[in-house]
Amino acid sequence: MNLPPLIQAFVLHFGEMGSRWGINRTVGQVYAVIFLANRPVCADDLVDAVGVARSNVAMALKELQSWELIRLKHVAGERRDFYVTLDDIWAIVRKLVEQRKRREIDPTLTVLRELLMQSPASEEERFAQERMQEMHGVIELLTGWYDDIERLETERLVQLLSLGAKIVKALDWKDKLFVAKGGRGKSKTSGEGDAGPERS
Amino acid sequence: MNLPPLIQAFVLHFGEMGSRWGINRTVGQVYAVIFLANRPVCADDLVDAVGVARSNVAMALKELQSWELIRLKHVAGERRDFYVTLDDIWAIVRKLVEQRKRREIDPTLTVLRELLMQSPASEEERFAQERMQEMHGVIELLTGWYDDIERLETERLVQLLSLGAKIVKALDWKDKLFVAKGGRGKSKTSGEGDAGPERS
DNA sequence: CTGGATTTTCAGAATTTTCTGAAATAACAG
DNA sequence: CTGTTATTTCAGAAAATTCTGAAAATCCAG
Repeated sequence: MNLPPLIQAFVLHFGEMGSRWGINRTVGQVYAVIFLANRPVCADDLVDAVGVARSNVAMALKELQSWELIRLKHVAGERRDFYVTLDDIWAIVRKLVEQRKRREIDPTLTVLRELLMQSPASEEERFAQERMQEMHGVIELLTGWYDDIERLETERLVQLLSLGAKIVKALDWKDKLFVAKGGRGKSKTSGEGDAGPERS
Repeated sequence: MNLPPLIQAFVLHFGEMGSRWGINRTVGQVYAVIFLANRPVCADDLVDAVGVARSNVAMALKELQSWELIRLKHVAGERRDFYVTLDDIWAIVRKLVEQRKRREIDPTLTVLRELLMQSPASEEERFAQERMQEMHGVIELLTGWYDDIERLETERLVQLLSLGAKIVKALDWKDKLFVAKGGRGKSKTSGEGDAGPERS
């Protein structure tokens, strides 16, 4: 491994975290190098920077492309493939959430829907299905909320995040003017419902 | 493995997903069994249900306790240890987010803070540090937002999630009455700032 | 104490994942 | 075409993780 100390420290950390994040060490390190580079990076650079076999770098690049976290970027006068990360940090966050949702949540949602269609054959199964229903409801609520939020432009998103829990104060305050008219949640207070169709 | 078909299907799915979720198959299956059970579950039950060695069950239980996803629950007239999951599904979600944040984000935040203290020794390092700064900023914003949100009671949280992006409409609308008075984010519009102290 | 029931620990086996080096394939300039 | 450069594939090696069975430790009733 052949990198300036500051960069190397970050790259090594990403390697260590890799397994916790569901990628492997090499994938983590390769991503870190590309993320920190101020120019497109090619496989040779990565072999040099990370110090693993070229074939391993190739695998890592394939994996990162399957996550859509890196893109090919051709460099003038070069035959080799060069890569860059998504330019905007918020685009990266959105992609990460999207992909992890796809890999870690969607399959379970599918299974839950299947199993909730079946009729329980015993009290034991009936109770189990009740639990599955709870889980399904929570996942639907959370992913539905995110589907809504992800469509916001970044500026708006940052605004919302900056507000934090103050948003609730805002809601309180609104409730004082517009008395509850119902909504899609279970609670008795909600928005006035003029901002688009209900979710499924 | 010895379970009713509906339950078995769910348990097997949790086992398969385990590796994507950063736990192993047995831990996933053991959790699923306890989650779906309508009574506290002991190690013997789990050996029977999941069909792995008792020692493996013991490891899985330890792991799940380290996540604080299961609790010991003594059963009248039994010497053996029985376990239950957190009762409320929202408590489970909160715990999951808390733990994954602790394991997957906090270590990186620490490293970022360390590396951002150092002075870059080259243009390459200066640029890298800029990227680290972006990453640090995003993580702080997201985790700060969550710290705020997690304090809400569940009813309020569900209300907020149900609103989805409508919340933004509400903000728009508020802005029309109260012209921007600043806030903690970068954006020019924010809450009225009467909901507690600013975050660091 | 003692003895049985239960849980925990841990060394090594089994399995899975990651990594390598070599060969195959592809891309392209001349 | 042909030769060179670059990328991909893949079988097996290496490493890491998971799992087991046996032994040790713990717990508790009598």
